[in-house]
Amino acid sequence: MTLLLLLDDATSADAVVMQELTDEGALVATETVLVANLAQTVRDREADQPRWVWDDTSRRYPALLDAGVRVQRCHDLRLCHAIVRRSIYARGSELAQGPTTAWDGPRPGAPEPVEVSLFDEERPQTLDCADELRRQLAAVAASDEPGRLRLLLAAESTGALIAAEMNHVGVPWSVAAHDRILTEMLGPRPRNGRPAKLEALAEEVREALAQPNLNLDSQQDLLRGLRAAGYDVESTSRWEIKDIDLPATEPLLAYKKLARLLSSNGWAWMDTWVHRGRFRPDCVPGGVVTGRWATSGGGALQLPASIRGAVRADDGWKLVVADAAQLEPRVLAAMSGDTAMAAAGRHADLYQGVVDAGIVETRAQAKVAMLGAIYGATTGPSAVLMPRLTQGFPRAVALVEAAARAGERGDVVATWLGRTSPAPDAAWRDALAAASAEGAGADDVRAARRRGRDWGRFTRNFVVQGTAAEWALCWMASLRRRLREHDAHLVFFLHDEVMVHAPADEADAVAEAVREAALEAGHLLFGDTPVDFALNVAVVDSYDQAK
DNA sequence: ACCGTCGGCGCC
DNA sequence: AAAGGGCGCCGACGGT
Repeated sequence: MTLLLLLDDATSADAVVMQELTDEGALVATETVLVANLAQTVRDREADQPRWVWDDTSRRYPALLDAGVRVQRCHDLRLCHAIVRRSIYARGSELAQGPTTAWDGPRPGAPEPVEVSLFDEERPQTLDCADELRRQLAAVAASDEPGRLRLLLAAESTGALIAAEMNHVGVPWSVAAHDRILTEMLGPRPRNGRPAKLEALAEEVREALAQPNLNLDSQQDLLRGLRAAGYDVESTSRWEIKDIDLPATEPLLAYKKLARLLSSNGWAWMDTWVHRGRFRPDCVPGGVVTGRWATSGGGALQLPASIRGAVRADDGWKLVVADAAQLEPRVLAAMSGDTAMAAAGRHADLYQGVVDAGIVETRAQAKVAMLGAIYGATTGPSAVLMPRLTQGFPRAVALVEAAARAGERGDVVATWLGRTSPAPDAAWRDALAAASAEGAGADDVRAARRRGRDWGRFTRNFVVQGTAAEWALCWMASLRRRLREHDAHLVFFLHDEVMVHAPADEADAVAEAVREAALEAGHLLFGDTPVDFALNVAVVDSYDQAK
């Protein structure tokens, strides 16, 4: 496959350099392209199905999209650097062992955390893309698992393309529907002050507590007020208040719910984030240590169920919404090779499969036990069920337990494809050292144990959450390729869920493509695993109609 | 006026 | 004795 590297022209801001490279990154040909002609050049070259190599997809690709050009494949040097440098599979490589470079820095365009030095020679060196690519390719080729790393780098890079494309097209959003929802729940949009229903609830709470001046938006004020009225609470949080049976409870919970809606996704949010019928969050691939995406701005990963009715397909279009059912348990079953758990996962509802296998009595128990195993619950109903889970699914439980033990020791762990957890920081190591030193105090020992357990829960979850993120990336990449045959766009992605905006007469075909892509993702990652990756797929007019 | 931290809560 | 992973965002708060 041809690699085409795009980089800045050191001599001109109006031009870029395009280098043709071999699979190993050796230079074949160089040409200079005027920025004004770049989109057309990329469009022409795309016919050969090259892999475009560049420093940063979020920097290079948006302009191409604006010009109406899409590319099939890329290699995002910044994202791939982060993976390769840390991966246990490429530990011995030059790239992993070398000093920190500008490639380890934050995303360009992100807020600059460090002050720029006054001395030019101390500034980060200009990024040498060709050299970096060769180091990455060499590190992967010499690694313990070149196949897995290659798949991971390709998936991560395609994720970067998809994120840029999603940022480009936006989520179809009906301001009218959003306003109807807000008006229904809160009362009409006020010119100033609080919406009527919110104010009425606040008044109700103040009356029930017999405190006419209470400011509900101040935690301190509210905590004092609750205590003065006889509520024995430690905080003002929902989980603590909800079980108390007093007149103020119900209106207070209702107030909290609505106040949250207003501040997070109210009219101000709508004015800020929705323009010309599209919500444009800034998707950040690789933004989470586990490999999940993050978003910056708009809170796109937390769209509350109550306003999902505002996500509406255009006239004549549909939303194809699909989510993977119990993705993390299925991923755990596949990566641990636990055949009993995989058998439970052949049920469309894995939790019901666990019940049918006789491990627990109810679906609710199955769910809490499974999530407890993945998150590291050590108390409560979840912990009580752990012995039964261990007996029923020994290999799956052993995998997460091993990851937890590794974290407790301060070791790193890796996902199925080799994304590797960060090492604990200096404070963590210091605490561990202090506890094992001669004459360590009981407090030191306790503190170190707690840190150890905390980090163990992180690494336990890392291997499963991170591998689930890899499955999801492969799913999306496969789906994106299949969507080339349609006039349809991926518009939203949420960990284990995708949304495609599709012409109505293509929606069923798109739904089928979504299912085929899930099958392909399972095989790409795990070969002929017995685990089924079940989906819920819905073709709807608005997001609230899914599920 | 601005900035960082924290409680609280939305999503998976 | 207590012991649930990963995020982003908002307003309040306390400091300067």
